[in-house]
Amino acid sequence: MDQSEQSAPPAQTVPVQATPVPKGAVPAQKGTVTQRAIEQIKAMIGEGLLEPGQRLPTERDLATQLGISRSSMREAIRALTVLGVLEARHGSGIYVTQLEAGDLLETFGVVADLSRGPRLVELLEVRRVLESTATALAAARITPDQLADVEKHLAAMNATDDPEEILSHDLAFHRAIALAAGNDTMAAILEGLSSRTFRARVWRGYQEEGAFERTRREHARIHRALVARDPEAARAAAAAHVGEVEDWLRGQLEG
Amino acid sequence: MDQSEQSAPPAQTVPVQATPVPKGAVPAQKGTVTQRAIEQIKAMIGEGLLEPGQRLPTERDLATQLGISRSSMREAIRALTVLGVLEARHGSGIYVTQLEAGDLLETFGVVADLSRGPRLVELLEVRRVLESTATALAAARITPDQLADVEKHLAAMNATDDPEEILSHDLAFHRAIALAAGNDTMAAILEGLSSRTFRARVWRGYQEEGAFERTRREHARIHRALVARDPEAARAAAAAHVGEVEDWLRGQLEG
DNA sequence: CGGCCGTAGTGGTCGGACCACATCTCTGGC
DNA sequence: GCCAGAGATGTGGTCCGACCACTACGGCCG
Repeated sequence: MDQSEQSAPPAQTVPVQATPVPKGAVPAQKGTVTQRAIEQIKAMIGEGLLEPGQRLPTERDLATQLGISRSSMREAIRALTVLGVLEARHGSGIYVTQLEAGDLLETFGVVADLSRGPRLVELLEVRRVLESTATALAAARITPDQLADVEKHLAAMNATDDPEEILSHDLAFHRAIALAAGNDTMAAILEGLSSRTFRARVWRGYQEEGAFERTRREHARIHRALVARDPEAARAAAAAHVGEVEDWLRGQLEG
Repeated sequence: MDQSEQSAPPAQTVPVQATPVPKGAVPAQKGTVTQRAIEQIKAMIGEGLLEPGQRLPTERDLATQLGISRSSMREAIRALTVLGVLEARHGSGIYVTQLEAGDLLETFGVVADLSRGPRLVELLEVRRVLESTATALAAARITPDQLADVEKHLAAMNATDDPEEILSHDLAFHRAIALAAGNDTMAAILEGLSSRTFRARVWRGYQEEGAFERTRREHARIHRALVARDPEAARAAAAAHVGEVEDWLRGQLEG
């Protein structure tokens, strides 16, 4: 193709340069073509040229506009898709996501899934900090409806012995609290830090040591603090709750 | 449709594909081919089949192994590349990153860059929580060397009036503190929350209101707390520091 | 009028070709 | 004998064109 801009030795051929790049002055060839396309689309969104939910031109058109091949453009789109910025609907088109916390922070789960060893402890440390804050905020702001939701999962968790179901309601319990805290971004991060595979990996060993009962007690304490609308008690209870797992895991790593 | 005539090969309708994968036990056709490839590679890493730093087979081989085209495989690789899981070196090969916090949390900056309005406040709220904790931890753990590094940036920041340079050292100041806290994951998240474009966007307006002097005072207070090895003071100072910006931004949004 | 169905348009996949870069190998001069 | 340079090899990067799978729209028929 015409991407052979600096052909030095065999200085002929040169079929049709054409170069659809009007802006002379330093083409600024930085990084790969695909990388540039990613940045450009991101910039378009950043500058407000592309609104959330809006549909983009077709892959073919986009590729033409940026002067690259469809293949490269597809890679760029794929990249932005996994980042939660774009959404491709087969047969329909490519759309900008709502760019909400949940969309963009979904990739956070990957971190949790691929981390192991010491980093798991670090992640739990981050979770402890955020979870305790979120629980404290929830204690101050939670509405009756939201509290009912929390209690629903608390009850369901205590009503079964199936580990899988317990884990499921455990996650929902904390998720409901995080949502009640009123900071969607924080909730989304916590969601990632509690991703299913992450919890499952740690939980497997943790609950083998009869931690069920303790978990229930800790959850009950968190719940009491929410009912009492006592942020400080809620913060302490949540911190202790996560701290328990944290300590256990830390002990596991040391042997 | 854009393509009309066929190449006129007689016998057709017979899928020349033949699918190199025997239809043995349920192909499990979930999602797109590329998406599956992404999951499979992720799983390989998760299961330890691929160690950090290790080199992967070539794109062509990988594509063959998973029974997909090179194009699709490339999209999968590109996706994992932007997620910080893989690293492609032109002419050399594809490698698994060290899977360190910095590698995986780089995408966090995208969130900050693409967020606006109320979500910016939420992000600052998260930053306040983490930054104050990190600063408190640093007060208890910082080494003389690390403290010297912090002081270097503090001095450099006070020695200039160039906004660009101030911002630069401001970031480095907080980065050094976060590193001293001893939790790389937390530091990486804070790094993302303070990404250059994010700070620049908020800073632009903030420092127009003569916030320079206040910022310097707040930094000095944080520094004093570090020197005094007083975690509680450090926590308070950091929280107040971020809180200032947070309040200002909140006020901006309300009009 | 409404549901069915065809069709145009879109993303998804494929295969092949070539280019740019990194690395190793082999050569030839010193 | 040694090492620099030229070449060969292999890898990711880019491009093209064809075709498949799905969706959405609109006209046709009952």
